[in-house]
Amino acid sequence: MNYSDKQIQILTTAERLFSSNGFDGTSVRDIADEAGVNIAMISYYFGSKEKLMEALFSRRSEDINMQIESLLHNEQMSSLQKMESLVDSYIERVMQKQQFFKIMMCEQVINKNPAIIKLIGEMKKRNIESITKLIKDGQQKKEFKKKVDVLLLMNTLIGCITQTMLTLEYYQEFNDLQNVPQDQFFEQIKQKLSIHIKFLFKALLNYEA
Amino acid sequence: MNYSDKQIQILTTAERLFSSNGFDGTSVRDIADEAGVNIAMISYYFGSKEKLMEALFSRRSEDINMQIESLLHNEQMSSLQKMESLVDSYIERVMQKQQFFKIMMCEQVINKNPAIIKLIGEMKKRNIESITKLIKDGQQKKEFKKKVDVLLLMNTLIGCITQTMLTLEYYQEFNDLQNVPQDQFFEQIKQKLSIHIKFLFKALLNYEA
Amino acid sequence: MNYSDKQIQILTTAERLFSSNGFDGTSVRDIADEAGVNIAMISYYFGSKEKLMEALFSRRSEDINMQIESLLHNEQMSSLQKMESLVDSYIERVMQKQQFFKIMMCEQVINKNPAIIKLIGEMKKRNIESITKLIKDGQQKKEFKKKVDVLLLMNTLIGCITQTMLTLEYYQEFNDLQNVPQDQFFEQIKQKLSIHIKFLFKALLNYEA
Amino acid sequence: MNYSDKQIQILTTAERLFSSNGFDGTSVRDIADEAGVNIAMISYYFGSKEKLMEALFSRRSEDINMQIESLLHNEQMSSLQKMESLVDSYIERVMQKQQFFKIMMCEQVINKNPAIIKLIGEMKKRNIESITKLIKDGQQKKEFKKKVDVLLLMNTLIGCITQTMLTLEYYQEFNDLQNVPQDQFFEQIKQKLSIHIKFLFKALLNYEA
DNA sequence: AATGAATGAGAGTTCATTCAT
DNA sequence: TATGAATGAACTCTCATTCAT
Repeated sequence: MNYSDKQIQILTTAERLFSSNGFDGTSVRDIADEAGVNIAMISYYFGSKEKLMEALFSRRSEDINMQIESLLHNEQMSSLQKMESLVDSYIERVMQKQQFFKIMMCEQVINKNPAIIKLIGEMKKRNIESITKLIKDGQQKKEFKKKVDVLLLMNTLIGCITQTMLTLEYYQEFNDLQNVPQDQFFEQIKQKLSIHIKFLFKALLNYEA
Repeated sequence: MNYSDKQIQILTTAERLFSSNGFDGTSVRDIADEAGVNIAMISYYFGSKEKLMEALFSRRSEDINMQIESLLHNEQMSSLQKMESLVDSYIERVMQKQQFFKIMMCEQVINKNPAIIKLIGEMKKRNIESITKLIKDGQQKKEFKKKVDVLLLMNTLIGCITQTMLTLEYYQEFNDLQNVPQDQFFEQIKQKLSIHIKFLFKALLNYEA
Repeated sequence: MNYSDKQIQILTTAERLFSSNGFDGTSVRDIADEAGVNIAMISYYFGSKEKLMEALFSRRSEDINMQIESLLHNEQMSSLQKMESLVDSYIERVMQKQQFFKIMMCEQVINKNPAIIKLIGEMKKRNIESITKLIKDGQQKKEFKKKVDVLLLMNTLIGCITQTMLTLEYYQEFNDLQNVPQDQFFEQIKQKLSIHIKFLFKALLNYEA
Repeated sequence: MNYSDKQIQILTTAERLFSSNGFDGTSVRDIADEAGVNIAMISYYFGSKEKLMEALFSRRSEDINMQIESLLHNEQMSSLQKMESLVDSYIERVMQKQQFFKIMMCEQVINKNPAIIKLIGEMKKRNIESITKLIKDGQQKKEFKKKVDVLLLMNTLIGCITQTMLTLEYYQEFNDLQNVPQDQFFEQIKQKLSIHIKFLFKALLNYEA
């Protein structure tokens, strides 16, 4: 999709508002006001509030899917390296697009818009396929142990990151990091998460129970 | 709080609808209709839609807090046993109260009602305190390793469980379990989760990186 | 009518609330709460909110009518004395029952409840008759001039008093009497009004234009 | 303020309904229905029912204040002439805007909307100032006597007119004028009032008690 | 292509009253 | 006689969307 500046302005504002007030808690009037456009523009450009949400989802999920593709085709890395690279990539994506991942999380719960459900399903399916393939490769190369539950592994990855994203404030407060600039804090938390999850993955992929 | 049958009927219906449509996506009319009560009863009993949500939260968080308390006072278990027991307890709670945990997840994102924010904060604080204490005990008894990041450990626990809860359908489909009765499927997934998370925790609490 | 303590409590509270919030701006719940009785009592005792208003009106207008009757039958006073006595009596009544007169003023404007309209009409008719008779007597005794517009005279009396009642705060502020105790301030204003209106009446009843 | 036709239609309807049913006794639905506009237009144009009332008040009080200003700057009249002109002007205004003055009277009693209270206060203050100035001028020119209570004079003016306005029906009935066309009746009553109040004012401003 | 005006539908809440006890 | 529980109706206001321009 090729969006005009105004359309991108709307999408960006919608993402921000949806992520902090929820879809039903955000009115198109709010979006239009904050985006500095006429209310009618939203229906005019996107058709409806729901379609706006779908456009927003399409835009982000395209981004995300492209990143995954490129990652796995790097032939020079070992399976574990690929997996670790995927972990970092995922951490990076979630932390960079926090707003979108918050929206996605809520949409997974609410589950009302079929188009969104479909998009999420496709993302998830593609994720599962990629990781399954990666793990099978690793198993063939004896890098990974035989029995790996791909879904639980994925849920551990995604759950741990999103849960951390949801509780960033607590982390900041608990570790007395309130005065650290946000950029720096984000870098710190990304590194912590990276080490933590890689450690978990090594256990899941190598150690026998 | 002592609620009448009708009040419980309202709370139960609200929990179901909030969990599947979100707070803003559920109208008090919907709740009243499905609960089979007059629409005015909701304001009459709870004061407002927001207060209804708060009542719902109070009720569940009381439940949950009580469960945690009782668990940690069992003196006959080792620290690891306690931790594992806590894991199972958490899995059980989330799977049993899926609706409530979905609501809580969305509320953590949306973050609008101060009373709810406070309740969630208190639950989280209590969780952190309990687990911190448990881990310190384990470290004193040399059962656990020195360096443990309590928050990341908690996020792993909670994130993994909730993420699994959110994707139960995918799990069912992926593992061809569509024909298994729901009860049985839930038991299976709880066991899988239990083993998985206990394995992770053993790694986190014992193995050096 | 013989009212029980509770009924009087309700009537008194209703008078206070109606006078400061208007009839439609006061809910029976407010009245019941402030009167310390069950909500259902109001319908139970008085039939409805409207009937309560009517009861309130009946009660006060009986009071007021009785006062007028007794006044005019005093045979020892001159016509002017009687008229001046009536002025003072009216000032006293309005200042003592400010709440009721405020309600009555609004009801005269709003004019919706037929029973109230009738009561007000009767009060007014009785007033007009009494004053007409008084003036005719005075004219026969050559105390008063020939041409007197009874209604304008009455409107001057009532209008001046009620307008003053409505603007007591301004009077207090304008004359720097904010620190005078209310009782004392009321006495002062009653005396001012008395002198003022008697002066006007003397002009209206004696001086030729 | 520049209002569109529809807005003026709403304001006019609201004025009529507020004056005959009171603010709380009038629903926005009633106004919208009778004004022939969609119910949502009222919030759309004025923000809320309260704001509509405020707009109505602002509009009328601007009118009224302008009239007063222009009056007092006529240098060719004597003080008494000015005062009499002011009396006529006031009678004219009240009789022409009966609905608004009824609303204002009730609002003075009910006293709930701060914006309205402020507007009324300002009108009153301006009135007092103008009349005070006028009287002082007259006193300097020896046209008026020394001791004049400005507030009681104003209350007599306003009270007498408004009380007459409130009881027009009685006046009509009492003087057997039911068959006189309304326009003609209004002219008659205005003349009566004019003579009556001017007579009172001459007494108040000239005769010693 | 873009928009201010306008709208029907539905939101949460409060209302006066009634009913079973 | 007295009342807590309950209710249908009506309230004000906001919603996403449409339409004429």
